Amino acid sequence: MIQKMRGTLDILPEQTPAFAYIEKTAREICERYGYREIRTPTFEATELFSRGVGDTTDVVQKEMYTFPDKEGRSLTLRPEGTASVVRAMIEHGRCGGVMPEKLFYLINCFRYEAPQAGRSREFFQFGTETFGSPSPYTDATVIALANDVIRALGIRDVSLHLNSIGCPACRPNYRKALAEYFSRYKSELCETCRGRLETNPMRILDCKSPICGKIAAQAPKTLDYLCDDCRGHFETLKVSLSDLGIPFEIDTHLVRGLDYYTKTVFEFVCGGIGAQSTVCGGGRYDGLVRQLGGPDLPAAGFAMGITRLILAMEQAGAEIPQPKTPVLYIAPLGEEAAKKAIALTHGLRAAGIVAECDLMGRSLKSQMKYADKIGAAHTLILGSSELESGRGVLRRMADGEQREVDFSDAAALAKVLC
RNA sequence: GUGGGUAUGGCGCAGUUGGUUAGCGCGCCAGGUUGUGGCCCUGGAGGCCGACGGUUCGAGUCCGUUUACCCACCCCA
Repeated sequence: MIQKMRGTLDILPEQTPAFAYIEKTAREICERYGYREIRTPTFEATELFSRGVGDTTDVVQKEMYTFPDKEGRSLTLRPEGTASVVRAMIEHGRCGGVMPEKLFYLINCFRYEAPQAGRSREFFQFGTETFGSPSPYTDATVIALANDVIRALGIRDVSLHLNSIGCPACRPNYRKALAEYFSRYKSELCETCRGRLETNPMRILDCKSPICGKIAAQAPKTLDYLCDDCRGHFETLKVSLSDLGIPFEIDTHLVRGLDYYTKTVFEFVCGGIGAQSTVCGGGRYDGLVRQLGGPDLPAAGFAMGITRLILAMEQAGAEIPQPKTPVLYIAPLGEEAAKKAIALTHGLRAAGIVAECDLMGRSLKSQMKYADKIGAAHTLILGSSELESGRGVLRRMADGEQREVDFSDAAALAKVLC
């Protein structure tokens, strides 16, 4: 047997309603906030991600699905959504359009990682990007939107972690202070962190190794090194979130693994869904548009992992709407009746009724069992006498109550069933 | 890439110190008198016991290799 590729998902009919529900909820809330959907290609030029996400990030260095196409160009299956959206903004001249531009997307992404709970190689994201506004109120609005979606899905035990990692004006000072601090403990740091000392000392902050964590606990905090602009931005954001009634906690060790973030970074974390507990991650990325060849355009966004949302919903015992069950199941007896049943079912469907009839040639008993299994509200048996009279017995499955109905006119029967 | 765990009919599991036709629950299919479901009863279909190679008279059960899945590290959504 040929099996699906490692880390990919078959989403079966039992799981599909959860996905659909999340997508529907996300769409509705986005519309309420004035966001519009954008769809971008599944694969892009590799350079888009190496320049956009960052050359030194793990995502780019070891997790991308990269391959040459037939003409030797290097392509990559998108590992995230932001770079493509920014590329589309620039490519279609939208950076000079009406601002703010508010976009959302529902996409699949690909990262070559070892799968585990809450992580697969092909995964699904819901995300938003907001362009053109440097205001901290935009950050607050973006976070409020994410918060609304998470709440609407019935997810509990989530906490919002918030931090500011500064901007090109103030981050160098911080990095310097951090590098100085950590180099004092160089011999004690883990191997990867010793490397990070040179490349990206901020990443040492969220190293999970106990020793590094202990050292990091006393490390200089980004918040103490912010420039006036960044500090003011962060203060206003905090006040705004409080005004909106959105609780948060400052997490000075929150550093995102993608290079494009500036100022605000945040995560919604949910306990009890495994080691991959970040259900939503995002922040501001004021330099990215320019870095990808566009104008100086501030932006902010987030992405949520849909399968992680499902885990969180399950954990919270949130209800997931199920597909509609049939209002009527028609059980024909014999060939003539089967013909009539097909026609009648078709007529009912045309009238907007969820109706089904036998397609298996089953016995009456089996048909009744089947009607019960698929959750039909009523059944109608079609035998020879019914065919002649055009009248039959409608059985209500919940309590077995029966009454006679005229089924000669599908539209009329549909009214009775409503 | 690195650890640990698991691989037996569709799903969840048993399988004794290696030994006759590999079991159970759920599900599926069909019956339980003639045209009626959910409970109960009966019967049935369905497995080369992940793959490959060894040890042995004989292996689901022992040894080796490999693959897949799960969990964790790393990183992220």
